[in-house]
Amino acid sequence: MPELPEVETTLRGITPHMQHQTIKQIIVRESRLRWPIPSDLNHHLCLQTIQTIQRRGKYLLIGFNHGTLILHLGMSGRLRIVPATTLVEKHDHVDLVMQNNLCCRFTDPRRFGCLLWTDDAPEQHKLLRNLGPEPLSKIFTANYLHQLSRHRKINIKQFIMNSQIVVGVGNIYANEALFAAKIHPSLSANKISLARYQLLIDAIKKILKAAIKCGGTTLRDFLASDGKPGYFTQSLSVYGRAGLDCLSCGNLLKTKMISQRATVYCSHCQH
DNA sequence: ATGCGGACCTGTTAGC
DNA sequence: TGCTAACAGGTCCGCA
Repeated sequence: MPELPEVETTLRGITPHMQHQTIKQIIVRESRLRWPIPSDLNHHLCLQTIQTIQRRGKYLLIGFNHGTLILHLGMSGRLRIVPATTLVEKHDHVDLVMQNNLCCRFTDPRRFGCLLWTDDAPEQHKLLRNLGPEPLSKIFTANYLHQLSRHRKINIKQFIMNSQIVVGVGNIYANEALFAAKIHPSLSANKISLARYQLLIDAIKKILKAAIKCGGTTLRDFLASDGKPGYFTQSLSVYGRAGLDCLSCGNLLKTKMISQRATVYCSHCQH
């Protein structure tokens, strides 16, 4: 489900309901996520007040005075704000019940997500420590990518999907950005000129911004915290369009697996 | 240091 | 209609 725009949409959806709220109770129905949910979460959070709600890459960070809840939605995770009495359904693993009697409900069928606690500054946490820059920040530039790539033989698609290089670019938006920048997904990162990296940077920023504006992309099951789907789906040029005509030149879009991820591109437009 | 493949899960869909 | 295999938005980890 979630790439950066979906996580950002989730953040914006939950923030008005959760900011400055005090936690009444944590209900953990299933602790076996990617890593086990710490068993002492209630002890950490009970009667504590939420100070900040932020995003770093695809991680959501819920800050308290004495530490931070680190949350990742994985492949199929979702957060919703519902009345605390709302009927529990399958895969509703965790409720953060607040004193306003709303709860933030974490649902994740595949259980690739995680919910962790850290006492320290979250950016020092093992999972966040080595993350690359935010794609929408001013330090994510063509020069940055060009320099980092000089000795990297990996293909450009995996390069930009590597969270140590840049966070938040998942399979959908990697495909879309490479199409927009007219770069073939299999091209070695070290073979790409500074000028072409500028096109790629522009494409990544533009597409992520547009997707955030639309509330993310809904392929099959992404719903924002208020239950609304994302409308960027209608704007996808290549992802999910294998075998259909390229919107730019009319040739048929090709598909191949790169590192077990579906890759769609136009062999006529992308080199 | 870099790159590759496997691992973690369940649900949906395509194909026989 | 029913079974099976392939695939799905992520990313960490161990090994070469």
